[in-house]
Amino acid sequence: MGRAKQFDPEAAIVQAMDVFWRQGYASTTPQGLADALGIGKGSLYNAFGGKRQLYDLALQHYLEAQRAVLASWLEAPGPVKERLRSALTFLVETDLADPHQRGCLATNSAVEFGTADKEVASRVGNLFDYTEQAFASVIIEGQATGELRSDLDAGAVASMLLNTVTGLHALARVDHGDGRLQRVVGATVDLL
Amino acid sequence: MGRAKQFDPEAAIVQAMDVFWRQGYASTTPQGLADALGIGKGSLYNAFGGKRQLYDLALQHYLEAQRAVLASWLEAPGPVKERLRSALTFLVETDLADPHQRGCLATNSAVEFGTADKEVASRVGNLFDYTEQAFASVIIEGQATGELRSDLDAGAVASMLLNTVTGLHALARVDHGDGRLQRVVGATVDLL
DNA sequence: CTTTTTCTGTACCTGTAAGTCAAATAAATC
DNA sequence: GATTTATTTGACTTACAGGTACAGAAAAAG
Repeated sequence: MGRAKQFDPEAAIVQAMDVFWRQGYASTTPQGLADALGIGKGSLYNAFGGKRQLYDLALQHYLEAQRAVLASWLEAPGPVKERLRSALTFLVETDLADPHQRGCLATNSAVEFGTADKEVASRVGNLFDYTEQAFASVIIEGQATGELRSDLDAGAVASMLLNTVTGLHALARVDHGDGRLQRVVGATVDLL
Repeated sequence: MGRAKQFDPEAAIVQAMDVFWRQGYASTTPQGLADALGIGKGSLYNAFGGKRQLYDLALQHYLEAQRAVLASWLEAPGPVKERLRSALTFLVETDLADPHQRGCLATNSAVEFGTADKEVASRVGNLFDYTEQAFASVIIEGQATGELRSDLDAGAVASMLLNTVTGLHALARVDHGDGRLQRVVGATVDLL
């Protein structure tokens, strides 16, 4: 009962996510958010509570989307090494296609907040753990089929690949358009 | 002529660097800087011009120090692979020994500003280029002595190692103290 | 010792970040 | 259609960010 919302909260969260993603948390203002969402500041506070709560929702949305991308990638068919190559290539091309070079909201959040914010660090840490696990299971699969060397610790290689992904997202923020990110992917996969 | 400064500007820049390093640029206030430096806000503006100028000086100081570390590491003796391992291990141990988990100011700046600030992106980009070059020369050395595989593009491996270093600094910001960063170093060097 | 110049501390200023609140508005239920 | 409940708008508030201005202090030059 009562008046219905004049905007779609889910769509608003996606808009807010984009603003935080481009500018970071500290540089984003409630007024800027309200403008981007096309609503008044009062409506924003009524609907979401405040800047920080909206950030939590936006970050959560991003993390869930990333988790879904990872999960779908896990189910992809084909040789393990080529799956890894295409996944990393897709990541790089996505990052480079972004006119704002936003990188990755999870990585950006990790760097901006560090461990100062326990909540953010925990949420982002969960995605990192999940990503590492996803890599590990694929590497184990590759070792079982003989596609990958078996003398390496799959967990350690998984950590390395998580680190590779995080590094790519960070470097994508300041990339010049030289082929650096592509070289990273090429060398990483070639070494496996 | 005139009154001499009551504080050491060089030491003040180092103090300011630490504050920016811990908190990032946007979350740092002039008052907080003045307090950390132990001087009045008026002295800060008189000596450095403003928050942004002081940031430039602090970042420049950091970049020069990093460049010096890299240069000294280039001259180290011993087998290439062990030099790489010890360099990355040193990096990880340094990052993990930091009670504030500041990571790397260059990486933090790249992620915080992205390409929005041309000046910062350019300065940080120079260090990234220099680091990549340093890795490349060491890899070429290793390939020449037969310590490393010669079938790989040295430039691509150098890009990969730069990416590894950047990723380590980013992950160090939210590290839990599980051995993830050490696993990254182990797997990376083992694969070379 | 005086003068000149620079530094220091404090007060002050303007703008805006972040959030609150009351009145107006509109939808759903009876 | 009257009532109830929720949303919207926009004015309002507090606090602080970022910076300026000025008066006083102190060091070097003469």
